[in-house]
Amino acid sequence: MPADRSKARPTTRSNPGPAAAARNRAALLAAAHGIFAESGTAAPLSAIARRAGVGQGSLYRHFPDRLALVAAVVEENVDELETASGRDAASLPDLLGLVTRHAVESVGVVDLLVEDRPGRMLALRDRVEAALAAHLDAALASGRVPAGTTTADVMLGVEMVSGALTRRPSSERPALAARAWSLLGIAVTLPR
Amino acid sequence: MPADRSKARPTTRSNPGPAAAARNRAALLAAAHGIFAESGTAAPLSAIARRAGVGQGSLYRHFPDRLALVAAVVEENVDELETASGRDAASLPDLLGLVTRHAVESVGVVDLLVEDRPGRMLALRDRVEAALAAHLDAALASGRVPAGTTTADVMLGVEMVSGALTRRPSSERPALAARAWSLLGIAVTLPR
Amino acid sequence: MPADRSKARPTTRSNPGPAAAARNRAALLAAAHGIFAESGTAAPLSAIARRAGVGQGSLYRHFPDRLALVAAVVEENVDELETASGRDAASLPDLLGLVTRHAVESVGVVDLLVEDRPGRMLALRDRVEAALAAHLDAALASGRVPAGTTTADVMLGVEMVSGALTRRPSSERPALAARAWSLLGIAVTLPR
Amino acid sequence: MPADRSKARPTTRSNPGPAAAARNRAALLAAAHGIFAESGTAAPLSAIARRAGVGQGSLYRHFPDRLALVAAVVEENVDELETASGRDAASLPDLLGLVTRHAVESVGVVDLLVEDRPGRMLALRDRVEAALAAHLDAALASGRVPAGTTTADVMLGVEMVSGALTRRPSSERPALAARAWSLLGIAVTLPR
DNA sequence: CATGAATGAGTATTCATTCAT
DNA sequence: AATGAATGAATACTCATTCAT
Repeated sequence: MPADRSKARPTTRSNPGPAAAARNRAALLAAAHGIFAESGTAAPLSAIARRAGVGQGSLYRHFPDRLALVAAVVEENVDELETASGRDAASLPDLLGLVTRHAVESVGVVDLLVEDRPGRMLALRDRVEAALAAHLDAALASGRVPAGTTTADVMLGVEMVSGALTRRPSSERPALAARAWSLLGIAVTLPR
Repeated sequence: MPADRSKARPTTRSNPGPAAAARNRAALLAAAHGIFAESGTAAPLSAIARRAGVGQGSLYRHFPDRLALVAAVVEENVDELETASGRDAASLPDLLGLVTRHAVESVGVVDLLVEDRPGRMLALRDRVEAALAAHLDAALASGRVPAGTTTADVMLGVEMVSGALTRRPSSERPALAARAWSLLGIAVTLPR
Repeated sequence: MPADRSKARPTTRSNPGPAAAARNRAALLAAAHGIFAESGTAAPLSAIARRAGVGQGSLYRHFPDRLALVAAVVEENVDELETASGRDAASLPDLLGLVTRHAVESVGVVDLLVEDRPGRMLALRDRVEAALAAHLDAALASGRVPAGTTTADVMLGVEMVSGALTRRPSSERPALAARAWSLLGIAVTLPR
Repeated sequence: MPADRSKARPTTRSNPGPAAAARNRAALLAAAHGIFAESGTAAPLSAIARRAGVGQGSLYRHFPDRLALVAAVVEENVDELETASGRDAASLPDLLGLVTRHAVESVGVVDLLVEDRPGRMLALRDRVEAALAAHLDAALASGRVPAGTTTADVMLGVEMVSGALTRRPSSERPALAARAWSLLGIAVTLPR
């Protein structure tokens, strides 16, 4: 009785391979960015997996808990900030503009910088602080920030502006952010 | 096709009677104030009923939805603010100090002033604005706020300060609030 | 302002895995059939999940709302009817006998054919109508139904008989159904 | 120190008196009739008390449980039927027309005649049966009902027609009822 | 590794019923 | 008696997390 070859699996079935992992991770990040912006960081994780076109299990493989996902989204912003900070022409107003854009675009992301529950966010916060601090002296020298402003003040300013945006509809945010920075007497180059 | 509740479902015990109504309402408000401060306005309503020592049903009778409860808590603050605003010796720094104390004491309360979903909050916001506006001229005259400051600016300042406090532990809030107001160049008489 | 479900809420035990999917769906249908027959279609969904030995969540995954579950149960009956209608020897009395058995066996199932709230039921009703209509001419020819009987009349007859059974105990139903059909002058071959 | 007469209660406060009791009972019945017709007999009792403008407690005083209320509503119908039955000119078609009107007007009322849970309904059912039976012979004699029709058949017919109406929108009910009776070969004088 | 179903604890919400006033 | 608030059990529904395939 010969083996039934008609049941042999052709293995044509695409093998996801390691490439899929990276693709999934990216898709999850993008989905999380969007969902967080639309519904806040308390949105159902299942919605993120769905939008990413990925199984729930994969979401958990890449991001063991909600904060890991939030942190990853924030980290994208921080990476971008550091890159900008490293550019020759970088200035504090530019960087604050970038930070503000992040706050405007996705509620609860920059603004989680403040969260310090398990400390993962703190490291990100420190990186933001360093990126901004590098340009504070120049800004003081050129009068773009009030004399006596410290790095801590700049960070507090970021939190104040972000905090004021949080519960406002997206449409109002850009104007509100501009006014908020001007109340602080800090020059900011808002994108666009 | 709702659930069939026609089967008998007797109550287990005790029924203080309607005399408890006012007491219950007050207990619910106090409980909500505390729980909101501790856990944010998304805390389980059941926790509030429990802390108030009141049945779930009573909570819903007094406050048909979560926002009604939040609004009632905020309204307590607004009432206090209006009372303070009406006093002879009232000044903007005093009133802002009061608003700040509310923000310091209970996360997500003053800071919900901004919520405008069903409009109930907007009315409260307007009352706050009026209470503060009444003293803005005097504050401008005495230089306690920067020249050119408008009522809208003051409100934005309140939101900025509240927003910055929101995600900070209570212990840091008073100092943070003081610093935040000083960055805005607005004099505030913080309580205590 | 939804509940904050961000806190960990681990599952307690056991997880058969997706292999259980088909089995679960079938178990839910069987449980629903029984519970609906015993307690009507307003019975607690939790009872159905319990009898099926399935978590609440699985019930909701398979049947997003109560009507979906009712419709699925009814659809089983309709499938059976169509199959019967397709058989060579099929006749209207046989088919009405089958419909009557369904009405006798499970309160509120055939009788929901009439529900037209969201329209899902209407499609099922149309299928029943078509299955019966296919055999009406033969029945008219052989005098098994009164001359002049239309398809709509047959459907109304089904509803009348079902309606009369609804609030009667199961034991009385077969005899009652037989009498009811005879009042209508329509021959029905009752099973058994 | 003289007694403080300013606190004397003027007793102008209306004394409900015993008249109120009857008025309340009537209001509850009317409200129940309407609510049952609109939402079925499983509607919240609180809605009935509210529409009657009466406290929950009063509802319970007059009608200790839901079935008592349903029975009272049905009894109104039965009273009307008996009165009609006693009239000289009464005929079975007229009486069935009246019963049909009741079924058309309020879902779940005539149709609860069948409910026999605690037996209270049974007595009402018997009264209906007697009222109709008194005119069956005349109807048989005049050929308004098929030869051989028994009282039980008439009752079953009532249940069939009512059952068919139950889940239909009010607008369709009159036409449907007429057709249903004609399928049964029973003459009915529909009101209006 | 990915998938997606299963699970069940947690929350919101609704009423039937009681009872102090 | 009438009132209407209080009560809490029951039910619906959601989602974080696990795990068989």
